[in-house]
Amino acid sequence: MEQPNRSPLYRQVREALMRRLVDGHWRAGEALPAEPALAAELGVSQGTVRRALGDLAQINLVVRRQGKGTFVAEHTRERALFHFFHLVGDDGKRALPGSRVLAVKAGPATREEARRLAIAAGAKVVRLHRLRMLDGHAAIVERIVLPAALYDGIERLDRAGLPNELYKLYQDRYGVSVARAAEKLKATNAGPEDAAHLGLRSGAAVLEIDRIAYALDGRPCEWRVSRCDTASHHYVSEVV
Amino acid sequence: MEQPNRSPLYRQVREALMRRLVDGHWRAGEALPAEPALAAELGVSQGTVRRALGDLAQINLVVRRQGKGTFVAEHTRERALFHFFHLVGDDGKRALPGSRVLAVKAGPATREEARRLAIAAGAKVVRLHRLRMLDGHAAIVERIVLPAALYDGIERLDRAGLPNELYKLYQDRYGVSVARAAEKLKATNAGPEDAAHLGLRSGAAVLEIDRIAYALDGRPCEWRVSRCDTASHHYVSEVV
DNA sequence: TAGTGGTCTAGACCACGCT
DNA sequence: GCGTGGTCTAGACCACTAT
Repeated sequence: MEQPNRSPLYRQVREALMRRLVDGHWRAGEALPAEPALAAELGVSQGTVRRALGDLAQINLVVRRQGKGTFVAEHTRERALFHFFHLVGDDGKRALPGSRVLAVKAGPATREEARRLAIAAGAKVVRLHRLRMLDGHAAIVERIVLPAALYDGIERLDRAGLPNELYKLYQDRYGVSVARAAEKLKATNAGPEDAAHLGLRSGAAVLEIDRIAYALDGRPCEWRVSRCDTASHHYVSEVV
Repeated sequence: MEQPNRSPLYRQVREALMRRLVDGHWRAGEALPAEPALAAELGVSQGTVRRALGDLAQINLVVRRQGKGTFVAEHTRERALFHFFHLVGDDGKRALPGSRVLAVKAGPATREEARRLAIAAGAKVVRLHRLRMLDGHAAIVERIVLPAALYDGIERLDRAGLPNELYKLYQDRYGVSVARAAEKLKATNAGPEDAAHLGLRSGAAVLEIDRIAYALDGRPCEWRVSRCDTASHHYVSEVV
C-alpha cells in the first residue's frame, strides 16, 4: 500500500475498498476476498485489513459473518424497511407499508429539484407519485424525484413493475446502492389534495419527511417528500 | 479479569468500566487511569483495554484525546445542544434556543407518567412547563416530567436557577448523566393553549417530540414532550 | 479437515501535549 | 523528555461453516 498522503494505513485501505464497492467491482451480496488475500494484495497486515473492513461493516456497506466471509451489503426487504423506514404504529408494532403508484412522469428538473439532487438545472428527472398504506389504509403520500441519468428507462416501468421497496430496485436493476440518507421533518397542515388521498380533512396536521438519499459515491440519488398521517403512527428516532 | 460468563474479554472489561462510570467512580470530565494502568489492574493486555475504551468512546460515554488521556464525557453546552437538540433553521443555521420557565410543580405520578418513567404509580414526580425561543420568538412548548427520586429538591429551584441546558444541570448537580434518548415524533394540530403560547392560530400544525431520556444505568430519567412550530425550522435526522 | 472471521496478546513506532 | 493515546505488525488460539 503506497502512502501518497499522511492518512493512516487502515484509512487508505478502507478508501481503496470503498472505491471498489462504488465502482461495482463486486456485486451486491457477493463475497469479498478473505482477509489474508486482501492483506497480501494490498501489502498490509491482516490486522489493518480487519480494521478497514470493520469500519465498512459499521456503516453497513459490508456484512461480516464468522466462518463464511465478508459480503457486500444488500438492500433486503428487511433492511429497506427497518433501516430507512421510521414510521411505526403507536402500539410499537412495525406496520409494513403497501404502496400504490399514482403517476410516473419524466421531465426537466426544476431549479429546486436540480439543487437538491446536485444535478444541472433542466437535466431530466423522473417523478413518482405514490400512496402508501399502513394497516390497510392510506397513510402516506410520497413524491419522489430521481435523476434520470442514474435510472435509465425507469419511467417506462409500468406501475406493477415498480416494487414497494424501491431501494432494492435501484440496487438490483440500476446498480445504485443507497448508503445513507438525510431527513428533514416538519409538521404541516395538509392541503386539499393530500388530505383527499389520506382521507383527512383539509388542514389536518401531517408529518412531512423530506429525504435526500445518497449513493455509495456520496452523490444524491433520490429526493423524496413523504406526507404522513400520524394519527396512529409515529416516527422513531434514537439518539446515542 | 475473571471470566464468569462466555462473553469476550473486551466486553467484560467494557462492562466493568461502565459499572464504574454508572457508580460515579469518576466524575464527569475527570480523566480515567491510562491504558497500561487499567490493563495491569484488570489483568488483561493493553489492546483489550483499548478495544473496550474505544467502544465506550463510540457511544459517547468517554472522550479520548491523544497525548492527554481518556475523560468521562461531559454535557457541555455544545453537546447538549448539538447532540440532543435536533431543530435547525430552514436556512441550515442552528438556532440556539433560549427558554422561559412557566411553571414548576411536584406531585404524584399519573399512571402514564409512571409507565413512561418506569417508576411506581403515585411516586413523586416534578413537572416543568417551559417555553423555548428560537431566533427571538417562542417556538417550542415543553412539558417535562422528572422522577423526583433522582433530583432531590429540584422543584425548589427558582426559575432563574433552572438553566437552559437541563442535561448539564442533571449531571452537575444530581449526578444523572443522560446517555441516550428515544424520540417519537408526530404531527398534531395545536390546541388553544399551545397555540397561544406559540403565537399560532388554534389548529395550526405543530411537531410533537415525545422523548424519554435514559441515564447511564439505562433507567429513564426524564420524559419530555415538546411541541414545536416548524414554520421556519425543521427536525433533522441522519440515517446511515 | 480446511477456511473463514473473532479474540487476545506483545511489542514497536508515531503524533500529540505538556513541562 | 516523558507520558498519553494512535497505528501497525505478527502470531496464537477460538468459534463457526462448509465439505
